[in-house]
Amino acid sequence: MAIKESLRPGGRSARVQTSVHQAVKDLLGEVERSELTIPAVAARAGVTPSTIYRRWGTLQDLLADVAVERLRPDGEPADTGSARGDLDAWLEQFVDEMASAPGRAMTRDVLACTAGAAPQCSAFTRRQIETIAARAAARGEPAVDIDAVMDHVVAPIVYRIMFDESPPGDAYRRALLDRVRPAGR
Amino acid sequence: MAIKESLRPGGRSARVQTSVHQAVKDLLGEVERSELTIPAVAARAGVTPSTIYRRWGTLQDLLADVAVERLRPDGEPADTGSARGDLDAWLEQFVDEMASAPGRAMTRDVLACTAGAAPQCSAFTRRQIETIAARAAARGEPAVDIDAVMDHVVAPIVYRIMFDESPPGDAYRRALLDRVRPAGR
DNA sequence: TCGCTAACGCAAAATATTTGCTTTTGTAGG
DNA sequence: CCTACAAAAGCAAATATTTTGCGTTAGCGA
Repeated sequence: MAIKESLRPGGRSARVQTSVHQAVKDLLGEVERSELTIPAVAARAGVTPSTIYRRWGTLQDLLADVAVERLRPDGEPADTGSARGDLDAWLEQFVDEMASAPGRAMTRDVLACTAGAAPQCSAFTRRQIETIAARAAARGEPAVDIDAVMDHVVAPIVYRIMFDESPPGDAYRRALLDRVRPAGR
Repeated sequence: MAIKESLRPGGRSARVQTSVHQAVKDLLGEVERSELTIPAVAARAGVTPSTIYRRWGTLQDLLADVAVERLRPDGEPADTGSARGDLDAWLEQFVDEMASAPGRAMTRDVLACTAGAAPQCSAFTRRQIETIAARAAARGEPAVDIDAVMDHVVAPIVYRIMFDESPPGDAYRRALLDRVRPAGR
């Protein structure tokens, strides 16, 4: 079932959405994944299970909905004065978040959902890089190839995080960046 | 629950495993995903649901188990006479399989499983490339950088398939390959 | 062939999901 | 501000699923 986007924006609906999301976030940190059931979320949120079933359909879709919210960047990437510095700083934080156990779990939730959650997350990432690219252009630096960063920096890192056990280290991260944008530029 | 690896190798256990796997494959092509339940699989396979619950734990783990089997390559990559040709031919088939609706679904199933199914699939891919690399070495061609192929060819393709809607086209695929191994070499 | 025990079957109990109907409450229009 | 409408929530009964205890089957080694 697709996640409903256009529901009543204010009042009770909004309160239910908030309390259900909060309940999921709370329980994710308190109980095992196998105990994270819709009835449990409903009880914690103070709503009836049928409300969640009707609005989100399945636990997977609810988890994906929450994960997308949490993966949404809270602000712009830090401005370090150069494109390389911006990319380096942003990437370090990105890797830390994505490689952490909660980050991996959220990414799994997002991928498991068939209703367009993954493209949304990919778009978040791209937008951050676009911001960095725009800043570089404003400074008169050589253009940042956004697709190259997505394909040859972001993709290998995400692939390794999701398909291998070992998290990418600092050296690996810098090497990828060097490949699309030589150090110091 | 982890997928059990060491169970009695022959006889009834093996028959149950086979019929359950076959039932899953059949149903994947016949019914909607939401109707693909453990009781349905059990009925089709001619076993009781509790057998499946005890052996695989959850539907997700069962689906991942089946998906790993289906994603396992049936043979070695074709020998075209050159590393570039081998990579090109192998990659075309890889993209076709992974970008198809069943391929995407299987990959999702594999990623959703927490019990090491994803590294296994990644290893399948790497091994195919290793075979191509070994052949290239035997021919006296310049070395094939296996990590580079994984990071800069496989990863971007898989990332695009899983995180974007649009499947990677032929031109894109060749461009990635050109980047790690110039055309014709 | 015999004994041991892993794996299966069965059925009851516990949980989770769906569904029809009622009630509450945002929202738009007067 | 009030009223009518409909979306969303609550409630509870019906259904479906998952879990569990226990008896049975059948691989496997001696």
